[in-house]
Amino acid sequence: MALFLSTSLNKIDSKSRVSVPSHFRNSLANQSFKGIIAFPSYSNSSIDACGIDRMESIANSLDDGISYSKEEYELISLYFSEAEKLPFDKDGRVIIPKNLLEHAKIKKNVLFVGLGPTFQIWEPKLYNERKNLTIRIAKEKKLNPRLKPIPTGI
Amino acid sequence: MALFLSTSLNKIDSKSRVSVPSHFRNSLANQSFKGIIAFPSYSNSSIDACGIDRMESIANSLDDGISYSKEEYELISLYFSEAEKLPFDKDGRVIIPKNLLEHAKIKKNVLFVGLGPTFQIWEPKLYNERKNLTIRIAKEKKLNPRLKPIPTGI
DNA sequence: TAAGATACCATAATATCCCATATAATCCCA
DNA sequence: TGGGATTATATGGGATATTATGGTATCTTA
Repeated sequence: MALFLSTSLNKIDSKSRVSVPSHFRNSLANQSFKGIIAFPSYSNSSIDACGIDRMESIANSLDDGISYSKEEYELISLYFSEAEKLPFDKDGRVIIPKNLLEHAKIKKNVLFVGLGPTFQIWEPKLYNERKNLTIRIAKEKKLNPRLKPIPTGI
Repeated sequence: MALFLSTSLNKIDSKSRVSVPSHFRNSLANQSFKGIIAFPSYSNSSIDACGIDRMESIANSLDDGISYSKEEYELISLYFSEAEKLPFDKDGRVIIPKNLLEHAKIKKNVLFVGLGPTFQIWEPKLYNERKNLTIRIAKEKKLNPRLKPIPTGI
């Protein structure tokens, strides 16, 4: 499975092209579709993205009768209907569709944020606000900064 | 599981390169990614680091339906977004990103500190201050000097 | 044909590779 | 066991390759 880490700040040009960070491209290197899957986040002003293999395994889990609630099923259906396949050009750039740019309020700068199995694309200032909020809430609720014990042995 | 022990003092060069101590490299030798994962410590002016297998099992726990609240999930996402994959060059060096150097106030000298399943990277003087503080508090509180297993989680 | 999409080219900045050297660690054999 | 030989490690610098990003040209299709 691809593992997306770290954040990178890139620029979008007049043709709505933006370089996907090379370390993200490397994480996607051996997947069948050479590009990314992108769709509007339902909880943020951001673009959610991943590689095609993740969409395929979600599609398989739908077929395999994994038990989803009606609400979960409808949410997943929504993802599929709004997901866009964005192929890399020769230089590793993708063109971000206008509706996604509007959803994320992106103009000039683009922040790629690794989230492990997936990543997000943000307008930098909006991401910083969200990040500060996350830290504030974690402190208020005294969330343990340590991660939970890892189930399967390392 | 990798086991990091002892401390080593190394130098960082003008290209922000630093040798990872060879005994740390040996501990990481049979992992899929040849390098280290590094991120800013939330509790110190230091850099926390580990091997990729540790990040992969945390990523799996996100997908495996381990119960995280929305706030915990976002905090874990923050870990991923701030983690950097630093590959070894041919000589076993890594390039430490500028933001991590600033976070840890590192200029010229770099101290690698083994912590068992993980390790830390410190500015040497700051580490000494922290170490002396730890010893003083242990004496004041008369803590039992017998070692206990190190808790899992970062 | 016009407008959007795709391919192609150029370049500056940066990362990576490759080599050189000094020091430290290890080996090996008398 | 001693001490010379060999190997491994840490660190510096120059050459080369990659990346991000802008621009121009060609293609497509509505």
